Amino acid sequence: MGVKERKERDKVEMRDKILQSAQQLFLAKGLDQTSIRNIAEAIEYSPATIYLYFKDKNEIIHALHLDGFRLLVRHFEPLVKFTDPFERLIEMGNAYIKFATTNPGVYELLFVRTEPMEHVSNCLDEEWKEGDRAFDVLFQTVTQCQQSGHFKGLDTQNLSMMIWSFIHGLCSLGISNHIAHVKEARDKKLVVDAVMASTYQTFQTVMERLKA
Amino acid sequence: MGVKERKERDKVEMRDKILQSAQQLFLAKGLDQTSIRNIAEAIEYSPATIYLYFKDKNEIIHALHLDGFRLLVRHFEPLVKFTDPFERLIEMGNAYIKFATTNPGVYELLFVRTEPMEHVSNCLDEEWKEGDRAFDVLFQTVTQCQQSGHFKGLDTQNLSMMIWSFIHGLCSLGISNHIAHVKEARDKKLVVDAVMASTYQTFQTVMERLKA
DNA sequence: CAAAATTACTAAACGGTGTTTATTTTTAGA
DNA sequence: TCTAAAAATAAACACCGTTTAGTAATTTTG
Repeated sequence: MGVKERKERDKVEMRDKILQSAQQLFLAKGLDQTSIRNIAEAIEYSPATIYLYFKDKNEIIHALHLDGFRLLVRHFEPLVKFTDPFERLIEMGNAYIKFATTNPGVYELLFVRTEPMEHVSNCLDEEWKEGDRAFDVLFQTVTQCQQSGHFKGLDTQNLSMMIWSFIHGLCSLGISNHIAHVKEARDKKLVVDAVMASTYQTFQTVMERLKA
Repeated sequence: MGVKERKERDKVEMRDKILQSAQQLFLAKGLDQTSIRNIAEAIEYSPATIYLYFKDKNEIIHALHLDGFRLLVRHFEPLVKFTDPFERLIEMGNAYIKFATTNPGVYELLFVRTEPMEHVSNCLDEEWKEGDRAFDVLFQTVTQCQQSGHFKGLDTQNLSMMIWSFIHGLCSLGISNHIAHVKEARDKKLVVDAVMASTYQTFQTVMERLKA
């Protein structure tokens, strides 16, 4: 009687199919241009069928959100090779910026859009594990920097939040095209990426000075 | 024959009426819940009439965008009373945070949403004056800090961008509810405002250390 | 094996969106 | 008063997320 088992397999298969198409559309055309109807057309089912596998659109968005976080965490994995915590901190920033600029749509989904946050609020706290893990990578690195004698007298949590705020601000301004309209960016005809790079360079210098 | 003049007055009056209603709805219910149809109903005209005064919805959004910038600049005006440039810099951050947290919808419109940016791209650069003015307030203050001997060896433009990135990152994470999901924020049951305040406090300490 | 019951699916509708077109109403000038 | 221009709109178009009621396929049961 493997019927029930096969049906369950079919069910998750369909779920994956929906999610896969949703992701494809999302990466190609952005979140706002990814509609339930588009997804349905892509998988050659009626729109109503989607609702047999997902409660609503936000549940789909949330699933993509989780995938995005996994992608981010994967960007952080190579950082273990940097034994010096300060160096790792700097490289973490570079990895974060690279993730954001090469996957702007995903970045927006993770850290700019509020839709996934609203969904998370209605879930068990359990669901936010991925987010915690990503922040923890930063927190642990800052902790190790302080154990090495850097950043004395600064609260680890606050300093981590400060660093995240800066990097996130830089990335979101870059992605949302706000940097392109700042005077100097126009005058000097620097592209957004260059402004981001030189700004991060200055941040790096500032952190260096805080070491002592 | 002041009929032509009166008609022109009527035209701008109608434009203002539309904009006023749009702003009211926008502040009350957010951008996404402010539809052309809502605005039309509020001014007791048909939706199609709106299009006799505005090319499309983005043109309305852009007008609100300009108003928002003026509001931000107004938040910066009291800062002239701080004669010490470093003190002014710190207070500027407080003013910015206050603006963002008390007008989250407006803040989102100015610095998170991309719709107004897209519209700005299709305009003369002239249109972005307000944005430049706001950034210039920061840039000039950083310049004066450096003239007072602070932040030696750091590029003014990059340092200004760094500061803006941090503050913007902090505000946007706060507004978008992402801070609320960071572990420590939950564990210690700190509200978002408290996390923002203590993070900014740490930033202030960091900037103090850079003075020398 | 046929009938009943369950499951999978979808057509159609509801109420919403931004925007356009054709039409009607209002206004102004001769 | 009649006509031409201007202003406003009704209705439609093409979308959107979502729900409901009903159909088609499949599985279980007698």
